[in-house]
Amino acid sequence: MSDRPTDFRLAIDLAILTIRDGRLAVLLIERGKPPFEGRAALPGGFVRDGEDLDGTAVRELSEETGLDGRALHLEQVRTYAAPGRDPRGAVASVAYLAIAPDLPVPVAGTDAARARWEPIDHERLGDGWLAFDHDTILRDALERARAKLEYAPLATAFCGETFTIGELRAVYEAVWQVDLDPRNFHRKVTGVSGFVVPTGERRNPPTGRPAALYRRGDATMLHPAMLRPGTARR
Amino acid sequence: MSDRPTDFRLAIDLAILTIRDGRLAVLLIERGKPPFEGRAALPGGFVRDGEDLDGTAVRELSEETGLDGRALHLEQVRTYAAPGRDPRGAVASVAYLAIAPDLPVPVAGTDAARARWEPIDHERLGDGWLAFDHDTILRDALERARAKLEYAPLATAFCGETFTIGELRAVYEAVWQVDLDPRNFHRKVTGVSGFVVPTGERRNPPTGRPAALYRRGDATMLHPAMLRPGTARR
DNA sequence: TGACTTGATGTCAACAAGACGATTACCCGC
DNA sequence: GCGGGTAATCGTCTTGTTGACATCAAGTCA
Repeated sequence: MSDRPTDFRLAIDLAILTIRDGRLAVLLIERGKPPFEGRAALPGGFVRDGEDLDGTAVRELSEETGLDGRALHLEQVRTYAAPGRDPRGAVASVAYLAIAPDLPVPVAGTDAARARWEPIDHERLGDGWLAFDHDTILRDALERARAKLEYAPLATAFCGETFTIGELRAVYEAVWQVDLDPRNFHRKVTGVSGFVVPTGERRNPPTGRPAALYRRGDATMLHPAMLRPGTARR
Repeated sequence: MSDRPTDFRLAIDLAILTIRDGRLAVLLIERGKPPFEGRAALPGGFVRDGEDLDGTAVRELSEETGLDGRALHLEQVRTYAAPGRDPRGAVASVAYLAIAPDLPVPVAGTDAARARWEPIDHERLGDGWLAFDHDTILRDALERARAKLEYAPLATAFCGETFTIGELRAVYEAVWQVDLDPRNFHRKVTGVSGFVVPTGERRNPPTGRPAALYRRGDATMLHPAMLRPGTARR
């Protein structure tokens, strides 16, 4: 190990999550050039002169996927800089978690042609599913999302402007990979102050009773929290 | 803004917390050279060739304070890279949170002469107390510590090998800046499985009844969690 | 010995959570 | 139009957790 500081290229990588067909999906791109050509990877790119990290994340989100980062939930997760993590040399990567509603498809954009939603394959994740150390990055981002569903109104970021309690429950079930009791969930969500507010409208589902529509409330923290079940207490 | 990627120098900064005289304190150094010469700052330094971030954090912890990072709780918090945050140019900084028991004093080391424990001044924090953007970094690290006390056995990292329930309570009170009911706290802590285990020993305080000594348990998460009070529920 | 201080255990009421019964309001096919 | 299927919504019961607070225990000190 040298005694001198190293110069790094600084990149950001995006773990963009959504729910599609009731399953948790991540936006992946197919790498068009080496290293890892043809492999699936998280979208991302280098920080430019005069840009801050959030700015880079918003720009890459738009360039690579056509999504508008200012409308999405976007938060920094952590930074990866292990020697050798990028074959091109000293590249540090700042991971971001983004949450998007179920959009029809990655909107066409500059490089968006290579982008696609992919259901998260928990089997292959951690086993070389993605290029670089993106398995690790995605796993950490997922854990952040799972944890934050408990105490922040993050789940509404997966939904459209208005949503039903059932849709919100589907978010929790997809992200946590558990089944939740619809009745208890309904009681809990509507009991948390400022989480959701009824719009007065209703929506007719393909089957079953019409559901009341809700809009995201102004709470930034959930009280009481929506605790994950199964997190066994002895 | 240029279209090209920038090269960054990559640094880590350490927010090292402890409890002294029942108050939360942070380890600061006095800067010996520009920029911000003579000002108080968080200890830190540049990532070297072949080093990973955790390694840099451990090395700087030892060099600047004489503390052994492998024995302390140490975790990455987040990364700061806003343009202009460092007058020397493009420097990205990865913030780390470290938790230390109340050690007599920053042990003498290479640069440790300039290091000192300083009670956290919540008034001046955020108002240019520290050099660079270290006010922000410290604030974010503090918030991480506060939040993590709820669901992780982090509080024991502030204590020595063995500790009393009262000492543990003092940690929560200092970090959260609240008063806790000793009786309810005792019940809660001893009710969380794997948080603390009794050693069978007792310790005689300067005054009052002797307290049972405990050791950190093997839990990595707390169930049920030690929720912050005052986080009002309606 | 009694005053004082801190630790440890207990009680009670309010509240939150899991399990699950029952009712409501749509669609569909006959 | 009617019954079956499905999902939303409301209610009940039991158990566990929380906050407020009384009480007792076991040391030090004057």
